[in-house]
Amino acid sequence: MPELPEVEVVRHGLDQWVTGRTIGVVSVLHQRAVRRHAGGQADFCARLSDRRVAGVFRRGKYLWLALDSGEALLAHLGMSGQLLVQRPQQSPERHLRALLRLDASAETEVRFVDQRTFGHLLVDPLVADGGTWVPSTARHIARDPLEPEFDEDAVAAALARRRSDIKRALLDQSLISGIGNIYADEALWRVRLHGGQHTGSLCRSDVADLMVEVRAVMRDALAAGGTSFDELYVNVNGESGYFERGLNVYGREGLPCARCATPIRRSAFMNRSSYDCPRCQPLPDGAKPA
DNA sequence: CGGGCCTCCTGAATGC
DNA sequence: TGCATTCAGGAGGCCC
Repeated sequence: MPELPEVEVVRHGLDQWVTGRTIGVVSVLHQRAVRRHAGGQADFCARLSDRRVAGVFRRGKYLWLALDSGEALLAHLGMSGQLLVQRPQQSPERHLRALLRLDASAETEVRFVDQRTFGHLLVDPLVADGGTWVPSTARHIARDPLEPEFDEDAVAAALARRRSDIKRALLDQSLISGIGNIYADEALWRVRLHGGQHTGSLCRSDVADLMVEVRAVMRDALAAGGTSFDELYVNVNGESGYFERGLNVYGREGLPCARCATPIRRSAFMNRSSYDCPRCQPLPDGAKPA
């Protein structure tokens, strides 16, 4: 599942391969891939053709190609999306949803492959936001914890006001972006907090400690992901290196906690799963389980 | 309006 | 063996 580190690996790869190049023929092979583009498929293709790519940017789990038209190609990978740089003669992937030929020579193309079709592409104007530019559709997405502009004091204040629990808050992309179910559970384990703890009960130093671990787990994942891709292959691979070695709780129900050997617990949360160590991550008295 | 739940989707894994 | 059910989850939308 692509979260911030996986999306950053894709952003970096795309930046190297498409920045400075011009988009040629665009094909949409599955309507659902452009369902959030307001103008429909033909308009989507028209806004991309012959546009030069000025750079590739990211905020949280959203990434975009800034175009010389003042618009951006915005991408969200959803659950299973990939953006691949391929030679056109390579056979199409089973779940290929859209492709962009690059340059007149047409030696390279960007392919959007997405099995579960939760991901999407759209073209949108870039708008100013606090000294940087962001596609208007992604304006509501908060700064992520690896951005220099990330305001930890503001996030701590918002958490203090919020009437919710800490795991829900970590997953709210309008409060803090880039964190999904996997890294939420991993960061909470590292800082020994239970996801069900009320946001209002956290003191400022709890939040500081949590943010240290959020950044640490993301940087560890980024380091692992950054080593596993060859240069003509821009990938999102939820099952590669890091996920085998680096996860301490996610997907490890019944396996011993790396700190105390207590079996990791899985519990239902928001129609999905949470993983934690019952001993390392106690819920304070009076708090309800997530 | 804030908070939280439902829904979209496919394929692997599981159950009977 | 084969068909049906369950599970995975990002985030927009909707409801209270």
